[in-house]
Amino acid sequence: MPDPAPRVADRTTFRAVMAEILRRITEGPWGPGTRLPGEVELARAFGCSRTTMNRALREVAALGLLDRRRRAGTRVRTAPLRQARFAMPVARAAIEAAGAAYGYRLIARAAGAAPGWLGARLGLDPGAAVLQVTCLHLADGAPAQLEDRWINAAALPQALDEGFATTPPGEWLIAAVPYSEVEVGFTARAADDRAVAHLGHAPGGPVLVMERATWWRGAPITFVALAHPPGHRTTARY
Amino acid sequence: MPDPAPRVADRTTFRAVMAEILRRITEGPWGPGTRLPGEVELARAFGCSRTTMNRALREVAALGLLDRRRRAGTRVRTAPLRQARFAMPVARAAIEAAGAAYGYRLIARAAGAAPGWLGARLGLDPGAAVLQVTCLHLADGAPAQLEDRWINAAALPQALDEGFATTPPGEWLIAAVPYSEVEVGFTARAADDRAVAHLGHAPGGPVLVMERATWWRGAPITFVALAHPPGHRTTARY
DNA sequence: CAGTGGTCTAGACCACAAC
DNA sequence: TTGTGGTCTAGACCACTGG
Repeated sequence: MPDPAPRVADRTTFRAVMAEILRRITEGPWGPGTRLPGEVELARAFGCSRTTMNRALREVAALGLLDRRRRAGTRVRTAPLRQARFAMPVARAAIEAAGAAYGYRLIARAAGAAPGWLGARLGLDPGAAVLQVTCLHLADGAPAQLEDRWINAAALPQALDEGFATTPPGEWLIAAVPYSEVEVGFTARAADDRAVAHLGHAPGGPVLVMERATWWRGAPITFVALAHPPGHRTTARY
Repeated sequence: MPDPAPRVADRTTFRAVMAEILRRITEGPWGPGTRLPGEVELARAFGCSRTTMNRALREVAALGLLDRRRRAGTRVRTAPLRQARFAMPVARAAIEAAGAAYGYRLIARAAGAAPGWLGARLGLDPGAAVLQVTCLHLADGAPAQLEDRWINAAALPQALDEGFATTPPGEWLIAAVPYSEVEVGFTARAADDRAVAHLGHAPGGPVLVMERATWWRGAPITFVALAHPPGHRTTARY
């Protein structure tokens, strides 16, 4: 384990063990498919407790590089199970994190019946009462996201009393239903009139849309589609 | 803690503790902003060791619901730091996982100089030698992904000897460079001739494109753009 | 400067699954 | 059947940071 001069603690930390395990996987003798020695033996070899070795192996496995199974042992994945993590902040947080001033504009608000596709998507009864809100999130005055949102009125009747003139529905919802089950997806759509008017798309041009459906304890809460300006790219490193 | 009849172990498991913590956050007394008692006190209250309580709290924090800081204590996040995890499997795995037969077709392969945008994207020197491969992934014979890939020839000279007639470049790369650093993103583009010909898009129609750039130890390896058929949607739950 | 989380240790029992 | 990972415990020292 390469460890330069200013070594603070001499105890074998699980992070150091992890780093060495990663090194052995990427460079060292533990190529794809290798079966690693057991935890007990590894702990002895690394000079740490089995608990520490277990934690290190568990974290590396969480990165998707190891496959661990009882009795079968620990194996280096042939095809690493990589996964990208996209942070899903509220619009305001995302915009302010980029150093821009956040702006909000309500475009439309109406109560009505859920369209068929929405019912199918969320598991709503056909024609269920929903509140539909369209609004715009701005970064330094420039349109950043056009939001189309539907809120299940049966689950959140108090939403009908909200005007959403100054508070984005997303922020109101977070306060009303803090933690929910979410399904998120990306798709591409042709720009409609509103995308043209508010986001500056060419008519019919490609629009990146992020969609989120959320439930609380199995009950449908809300569905939102966020359209982005031309050329927008959502990225994540992993 | 609701626990039905066939209770196997009576020991307090960190999963049970976690479940109860989650329950208290979503339903119970620990609303957004609440400061939790310290680990020692919680462990006593739950009848488990501090180690177990620590593990439970750590995992809940990893879900993005708790904010933990030394001295400051553990706090329920006001705006949960939710993040979506997208699995990024190889095309073959994704298609076979959906129960379809995988098919592959090479469309073009050529060595040349890196275009300017690619150099900027990957950090390649302008005009660096790259191998460009275009291919199609099929699910039960139907086009599922149109792949445009560039491989840095300086980093992987042996790629120039590969024909990629039957082996998708992605699979070859996984074997050649098992674990790399990746940046992934989604964007929407207008359908070009190839998207029209191979994916059945209308000319200029919206195409969902997933892009991935990968490095190994800081050196650029490859860039790939995966175009999807009309109406495609990439989803993840969290 | 002191309270809180971060982490290590040694030992133990257990569940699962491959042999 | 039995080896391997999964997890709990009790105790301890430490690092960070908020007051």
